[in-house]
Amino acid sequence: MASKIQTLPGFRDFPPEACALRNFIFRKWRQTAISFGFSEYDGPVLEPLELFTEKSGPEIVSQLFNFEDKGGRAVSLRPELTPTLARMVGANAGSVRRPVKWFAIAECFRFEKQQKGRKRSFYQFNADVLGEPGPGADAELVALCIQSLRSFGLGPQHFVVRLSDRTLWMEFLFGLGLDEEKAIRVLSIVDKAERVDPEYTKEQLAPIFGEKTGAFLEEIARMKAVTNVAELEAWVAALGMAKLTERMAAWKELFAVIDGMELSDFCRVDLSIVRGLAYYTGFVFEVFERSGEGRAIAGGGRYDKLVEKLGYQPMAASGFAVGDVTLADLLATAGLTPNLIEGVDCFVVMGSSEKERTEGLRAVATLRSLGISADYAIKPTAFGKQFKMADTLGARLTLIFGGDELARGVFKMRDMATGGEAEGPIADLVDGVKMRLAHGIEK
RNA sequence: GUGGUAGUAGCUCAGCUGGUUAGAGCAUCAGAUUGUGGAUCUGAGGGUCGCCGGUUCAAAUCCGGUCUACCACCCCA
Repeated sequence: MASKIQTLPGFRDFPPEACALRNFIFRKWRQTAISFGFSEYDGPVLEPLELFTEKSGPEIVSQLFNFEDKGGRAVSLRPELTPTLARMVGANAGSVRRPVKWFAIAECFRFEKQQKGRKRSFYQFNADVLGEPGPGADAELVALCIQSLRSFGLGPQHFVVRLSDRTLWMEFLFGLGLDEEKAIRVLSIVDKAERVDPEYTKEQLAPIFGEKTGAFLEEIARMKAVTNVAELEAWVAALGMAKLTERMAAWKELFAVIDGMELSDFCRVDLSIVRGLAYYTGFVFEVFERSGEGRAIAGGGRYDKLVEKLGYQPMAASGFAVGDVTLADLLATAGLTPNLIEGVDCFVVMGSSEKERTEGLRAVATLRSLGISADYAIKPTAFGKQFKMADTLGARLTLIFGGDELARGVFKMRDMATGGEAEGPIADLVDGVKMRLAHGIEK
C-alpha cells in the first residue's frame, strides 16, 4: 500500500460529525450577526502579499502562507480578513451606506507551529463597523461579540470581556513626556509584564524612565487595579492630565450603551490589555475564558488609520474576530456541545416485491420533493434489517410499504420513539406523514 | 524558530526486565432474525506497533534520526 497521505500539519478533515459541529457554530454566528443588522460579505482567500505587509510590516511574512504564483506574483493566503475588508470598503467609500456593519465567516491561514487552539487553517467570525468614529460603534461590537457567545449557552461564568483603551494609554505616556516610539516600546513591555519576571520588566523600562522607573511601575499597578469606570475616573482624576479627563467622556458613552443593553455583567475595565499591534487606535477588548487557563477567545478594537494606510480616504473602523478552534474547545469544556445527530424524518421500509418497491420508492420521492427528508435501504433487505437501519439513522417515523398494507391501499406508520403505529391511505401519504411528524403516534 | 513529552486497530488502551503467529473493550460488518428497531449471543474484517536506519540469533520493546501530535517559549494581525 502506498504511504498514507495525511492532512498537512494544522489542517483538518471535517468528517460529518466535525462538519456538523462546524456548521452549527457558523449558523449561530450568522444568525446573531444578522440579528444585529450586520450584512455578510466575503473576499478572496488568496491576496497579493503587499496587502498584508502594508498593514503589519514585513516581519509578518514569516507567519504567512505566502508563495509566488505562476505569473511571478508574490501572493499569500489570508491570515485575517481585516485588510481585505478595509480595501473593499475603502474602494467603495463613496457609495457604501454608513455606518458599514459587515460580518464574515472566513477561513484564514497562518504558517506557524500549531498548539492547542492554534492551527494553520481556522475559521474566523469577523464583524466590523466602519465610518462611525464614536464609542457607540465599539459598544455595538462588544454587544455583538457577547451575544454571539451567549447564543451557544455561554454566560458570565464562562467568559469575561476585558476592555482597554489604546488612546488612554498613549495620552498617559505622552503626558509622562514620552514620544510615540518610546510609548509604543513601553506598551509592548507592559503587555508582557504579566508573564515575565518583574525584575526583567524593570530592566527593560530603566533606559526609558531612569530613576523614575519605580514610580512608573507603581502608577501602572494602580492603573491595572482599575476594574470599572468609576475607578477609572478616580484614577484619571488623581493623575490630573487634561487629555485623560477628556477621554473619560468616551468611556462613559461606551458604558452607557453596555449598561443599557444589560451587558455589564460580562464586561470589566482592564487596562492591562494592550494587544500587540500598533494599528489599534482606541478602545480594544479581549474576551477571556473565565475558568482554568483564561485563554483568549476573541479580540478586537478600533483601527481608525488602516483604511487610509491602504491608500483610501480615511475612514473610522472598529472590529473583532473569534476563532472556531478556541470556541469549540470552550464549548466542549463547558459541556455545551449539542447533540448534532440529525436524523431523517422518515425511513421507508418496503418489501422486496416489485409492487412494494414501486409504491415505496414513489413515497420516498414524493416526501423528498416536499422537503420532508426520507431515506430507505438502497438494496432490498430483510424487514428486520430495515428497521435497524431506520433506528440507526435516527428516523422519527418509519413508513411501512408491505404486501399486507398495499393489498388494502394503505401504508403503516411507526413512531420510532413511542413504538406507536397507525395506518393511512396511500392517497393521503403527505397529509398523514405531516400530521404524524407533528404530533407523533401514541402507543 | 527553540525546548519537553508522546505515537500499538476507526476510538480508548494493554503488551512485565527484548523471545513463537501483537491483544481487549467500544465501534463497524455478517449471522442467529424473509413483517417490526434499540438488547443478547456467535463470528468476521480491520495493524508492515508513525516512518527510516542501527544494535542483536531475535525489536512494538533498546539506540539514532525523522515525521506527527500535545505542552512550554517566540509570536499572536
